Amino acid sequence: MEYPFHEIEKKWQKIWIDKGIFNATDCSDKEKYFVLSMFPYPSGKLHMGHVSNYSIGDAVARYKMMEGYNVMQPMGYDSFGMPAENFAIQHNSHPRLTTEDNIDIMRGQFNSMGFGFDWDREVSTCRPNYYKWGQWLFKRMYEKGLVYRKKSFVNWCDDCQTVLANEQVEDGACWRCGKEVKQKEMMQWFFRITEYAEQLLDFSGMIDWPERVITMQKNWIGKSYGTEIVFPLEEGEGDIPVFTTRPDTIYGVTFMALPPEHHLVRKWLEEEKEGSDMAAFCDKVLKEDKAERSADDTVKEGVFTGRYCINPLNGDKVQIWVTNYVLMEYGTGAVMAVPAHDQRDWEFAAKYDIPVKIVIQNPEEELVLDNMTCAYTEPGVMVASKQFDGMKSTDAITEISKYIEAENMGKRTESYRLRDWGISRQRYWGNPIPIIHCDQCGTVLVPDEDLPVLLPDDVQVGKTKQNPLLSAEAWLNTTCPKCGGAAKRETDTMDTFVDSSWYFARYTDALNDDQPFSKENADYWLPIDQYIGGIEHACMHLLYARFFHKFMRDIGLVSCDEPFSRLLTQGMVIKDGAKMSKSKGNMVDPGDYIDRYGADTVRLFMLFASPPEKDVEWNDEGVVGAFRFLNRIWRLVEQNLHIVKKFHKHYAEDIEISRDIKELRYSTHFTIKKVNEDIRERMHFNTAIAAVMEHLNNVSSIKVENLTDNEKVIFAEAIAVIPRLLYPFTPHICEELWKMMGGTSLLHKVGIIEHIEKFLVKDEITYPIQIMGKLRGKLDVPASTPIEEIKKLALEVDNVQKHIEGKTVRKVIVVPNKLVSIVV
RNA sequence: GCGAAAGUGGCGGAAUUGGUAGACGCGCUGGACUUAGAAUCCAGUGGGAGAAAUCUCGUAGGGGUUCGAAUCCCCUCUUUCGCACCA
Repeated sequence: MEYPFHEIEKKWQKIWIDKGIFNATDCSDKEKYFVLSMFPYPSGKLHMGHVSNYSIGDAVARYKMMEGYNVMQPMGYDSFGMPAENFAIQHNSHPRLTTEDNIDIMRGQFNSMGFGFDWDREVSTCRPNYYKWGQWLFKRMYEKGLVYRKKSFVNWCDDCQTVLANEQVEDGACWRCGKEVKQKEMMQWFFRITEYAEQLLDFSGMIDWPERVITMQKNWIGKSYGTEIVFPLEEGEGDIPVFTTRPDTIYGVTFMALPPEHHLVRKWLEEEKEGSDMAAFCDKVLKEDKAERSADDTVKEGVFTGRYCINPLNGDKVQIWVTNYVLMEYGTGAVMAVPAHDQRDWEFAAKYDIPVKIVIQNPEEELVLDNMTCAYTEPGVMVASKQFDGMKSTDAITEISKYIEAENMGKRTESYRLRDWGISRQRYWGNPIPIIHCDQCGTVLVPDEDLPVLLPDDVQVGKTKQNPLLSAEAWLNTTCPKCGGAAKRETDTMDTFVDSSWYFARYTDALNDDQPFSKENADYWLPIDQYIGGIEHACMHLLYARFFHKFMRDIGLVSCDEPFSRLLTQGMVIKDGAKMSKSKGNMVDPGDYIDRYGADTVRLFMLFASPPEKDVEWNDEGVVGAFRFLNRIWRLVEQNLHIVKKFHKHYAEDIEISRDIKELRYSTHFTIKKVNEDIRERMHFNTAIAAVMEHLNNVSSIKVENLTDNEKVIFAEAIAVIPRLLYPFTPHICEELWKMMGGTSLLHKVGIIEHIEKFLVKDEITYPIQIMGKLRGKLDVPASTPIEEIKKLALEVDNVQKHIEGKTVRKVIVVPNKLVSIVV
């Protein structure tokens, strides 16, 4: 017989929601705990990744509820964006309709898993009451000078008809559709995230972030210290600033390398005839997409522009080349090339026969130009560098920089790999950018009182190749808020990462119609105590959200510096050794398993199979194992219900207790301690659950018939503890068992159970005995035995005698309560 | 190439600060119950030797520190993840 999980789960899910136990109280006197799991795209189908994520979050939330915190665990939907648009196209409907349908389905699925979400705070990014405040934040950013528009080369996907962030290009292909990405020059809206680069490098506000994620963000931001040096052009107006971390090599510059996107190159191209070598080369390179250009096997190529600039330090004429290996986005978008001391420049110079000049000598072994096979990039002694000759190159970095600054040829500076965040998307299903273009007044912000700029419904989704918003003429044509003349709306919508960069704050005051959220609520709830999400968000979402948070702090919306105190990056769900995905055909539908075994079983398996930060291998037999365990508990309680009801909550006198029962009591309190520690200190639910399983085995081995009344009290306690310990993992069955046992309040109110230390004191200890590190015997002694006595007794053990025969015992080490080690 | 994490039975994984390696679960083997199956219960389960007591090998490989190492140190290998023409 299986336990009636179906009825039980439905029953308790209804009770919890009816009683509103997951509804958090704003600004209460109680201490708050904010648990947040990454909100999903409402696909209409819960998948195992969700189940894993939210099972972890719910375990934390429920445990904190038991501890008496005012817990908020909200849920919402990241519902703008291409997947929702594509979903509607496939179903021949409108994304507004399909999205709301899918949200209803998913809310039902979450409830059927028993996740404790506060539905009063539900957020969906495509609803006007949410995206209104996204537009409002855009405006505040604009006013702060953090928004700008520039013409730039962008990754363009023909198939999706949209611009992609560099991060959204994977191996030269669109991360969503997999089609090849091209380069296109367009006007784009940008957020000046680089303004916050320095602050984003400060991780001191994180209480508990995985080192891995911090390292990834640091690398992503990629700060380096160097010097900006200005090379004037030989002819005509203008100069070329370069950024270098190696100013010590400045006297070895033999050419200047520019990317085809460089503004000087664009200018020279206009001056030249079509079909010149330079034009042909630039065309060719620009057609290749960025990822391909920066792939490590790409051959370095270039064309001489026929122009020169002047090395400001020695007046040398320096050839200017257009190349495919310089990145427009990094530094100043120009490289002073020093073939003798940079491998990339070396390769390029060798290919095009450009001179090489040694300016740093290897102190170990003299460099001779004709014998060199690669660049010398190590530090050394300065040569051919005028007044700096003889200096250590490491010192010359500072000295030359000082000289450059003194002579007004440049300045010391920092450079970041991080680039500004292009947020323009030429798509329909996104948050409209609140901008109006007026022929008279130029770019005008939509006034606050006109927000939100509603996304029009009557557009032809998916029919047109261009942005559908261009076809919504009634919406597109408007009047200028400044001059009242005819004007057009901005048709770009925002990247959905913008929506997800501040949703956490909206949860603190999700229904507020007057502001994004009140300061009072935000100050009470933020920062988030525990955030749980996948590692894939390490560099994008988590960095963007930190940027937004810091911006919101700067305009006085929030007080704390960081949004997420603790971060848990949970592992993926694996099946047959690969990540579950549609393309691999190894998807498992959680719904099937909820129907067959119940939500508690699915949750239990997810948490038991591995620690949360590691991948979970989905295993059908393992699920059955989890189910079996719950059934064993159910039977145990049913069979002994009369004892539990009669004896639980009585006090056991320490008399007439058999050894077995004493051990059972030890097991009870040991398990309580273990479960609490595993959850509080490491969030290792797998070992916490294993401890309860072990305890169940201990309880099961007790013969009930022979127990005295006093012993039955201890036996009843051993059973009654189980639902209280498992509640965060399998809440439904635990509530039911607790009620069966006579419990009158819900388990989160009953609270955490703490162990009693005196029951963990053993009066007899088993010492393993090692001789030269090898286990040779065991010794049972009363706990009070003095160390000298233990030493004596250990040497008398039969098997020990056998092994020390004929040898000299040099030393006997007794580690109290642990072991005895004998050195011979 | 740089950076990070990891490598333990047939499998997922335990071993929190150096102290009985393999908890717990799955799988497998044998048994009980049953007309039979399912379910359940009992026993066993790292390799090798042995009737057993017990011995021996064993945490990717090699070396070291220690009474004692999966754990600490050095070298090598492998895997995963992140970054990478970053000037």
